[in-house]
Amino acid sequence: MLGTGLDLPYISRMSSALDTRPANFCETCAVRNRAICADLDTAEIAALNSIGRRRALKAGEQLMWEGDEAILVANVIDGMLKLATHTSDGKEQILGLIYPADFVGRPFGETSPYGVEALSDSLVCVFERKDFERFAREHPRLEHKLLQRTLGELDRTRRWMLLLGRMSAEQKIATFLLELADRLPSQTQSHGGEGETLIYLSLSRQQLADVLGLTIETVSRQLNGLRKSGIIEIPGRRELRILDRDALEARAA
Amino acid sequence: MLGTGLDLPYISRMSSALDTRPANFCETCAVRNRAICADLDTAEIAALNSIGRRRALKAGEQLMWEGDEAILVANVIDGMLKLATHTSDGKEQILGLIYPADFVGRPFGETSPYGVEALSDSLVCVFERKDFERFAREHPRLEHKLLQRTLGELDRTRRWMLLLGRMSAEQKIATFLLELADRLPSQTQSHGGEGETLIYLSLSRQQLADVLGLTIETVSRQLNGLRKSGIIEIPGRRELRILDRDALEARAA
DNA sequence: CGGACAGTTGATTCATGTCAAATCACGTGG
DNA sequence: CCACGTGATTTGACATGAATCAACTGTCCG
Repeated sequence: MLGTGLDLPYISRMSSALDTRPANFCETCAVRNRAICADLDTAEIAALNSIGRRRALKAGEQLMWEGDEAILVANVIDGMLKLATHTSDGKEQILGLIYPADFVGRPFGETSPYGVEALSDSLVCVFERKDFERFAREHPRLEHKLLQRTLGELDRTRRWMLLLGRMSAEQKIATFLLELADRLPSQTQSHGGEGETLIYLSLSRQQLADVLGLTIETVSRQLNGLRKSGIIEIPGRRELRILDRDALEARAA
Repeated sequence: MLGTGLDLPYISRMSSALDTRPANFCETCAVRNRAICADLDTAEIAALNSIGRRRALKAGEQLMWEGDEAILVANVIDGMLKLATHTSDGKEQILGLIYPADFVGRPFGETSPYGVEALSDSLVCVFERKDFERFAREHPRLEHKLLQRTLGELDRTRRWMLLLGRMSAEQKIATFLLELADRLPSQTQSHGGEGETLIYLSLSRQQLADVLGLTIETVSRQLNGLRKSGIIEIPGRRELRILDRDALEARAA
């Protein structure tokens, strides 16, 4: 379908002549139909593909640093990342969690107002910011997608403000668990009447605390409170099963 | 520069065949060069002008309701508005303050995730959301501006998360006063060596509390604490003078 | 003059933070 | 396979900042 050129090897800007990377990564991309590149046509995809490259990140690896020049932007293909800032006295606040198909980075901006770090091993599709911006300006369809995604992100971020500003620790935890259950590809087994959901947590207790504006001790206590009430189960440090979704929703208020 | 019509009275779209609506309100618009319409050319401006109308809002008047269908979007020409949501138990959280040249509303969305209310008497330029969307899709330059503004708003919103999640009451108040001093057209008189800034507050104590995720009593105490420390002066309920900006910055941490 | 409402102030409570210690989970090397 | 060490998590005791509850004081406006 794609005519000439596409089967030629892609040469990355750094690589040697031996680099024989396949022409079009996007074709087989897991988020092809959900990311901002979704409604580009084949030729556009090819062009975009030629300015981007894939990059694997280990859990804990930093993709961008708070305050640094914003050089990159990226689409997340797989994994989970966090955006975070710090107060001057070193407390961290996680500003958002990034899931597959989400876009990260600050196009049309000089410096990155937050750091970006992989929470689990991840795969991203990165672009030089300048390249991406040029491409975006030439392709209004892409910019439109980006706008839509940004507007959605803004809505979600604002909802989080309500959580941070006005909810109790218990409400915060309950709300967050429900959001995780919705956004993660979590396993739901309906047995009996209730649907039980198993969540794999990519976040440590500390990171949970940093998302919710709490301390690690409070997170631990609230979680175990919910466990003792029979609302959740904690089979392992990084696993969590929702036993009674209704009760959890009630606590989310 | 735009010839005829500018001196004719404005007649809304509901009007009769006698409608001799002036071609271009935008020409004289106070935010002409700062709002998202800034870099449209004359013809585009005229087209945009034809689908928008001006509307004056009294302080306290609601422009959109939380959860309602998102029918309108608007540019703010003058005044100050708030975006707000509520918890199920009725506590309010202000999600953002809107200043002149800012854009409000949720294009490409079905319902408005927050309410919009004027804090002071305001003047806005409203569009039917559908009309605006159509126009935006046909004018990538406008969409680009909107994208830029949305990205900026997202950055600001995320900075607010740090305040809500991790700052003490005193830090919140100090940070907010500094932000007001920067964003408001406030009067600065440098006398002696220090620059003193007079801020007119469009917000009641309750609204201040709702921005910062505090209670009204805490706001009052913190404000009077700063006053007793000689950092600010409170000449009237709605006025506030920053006497010692450095000290305020220190408290904002 | 007399509400009525916004803001202040004080006393008290309570949720969450802080500090400290115990426990757990897991990888390493013997 | 097990003891050990290390870092993560839990648990407990206690401190404290901010919320809550309750007067009180302005101030504006009829």
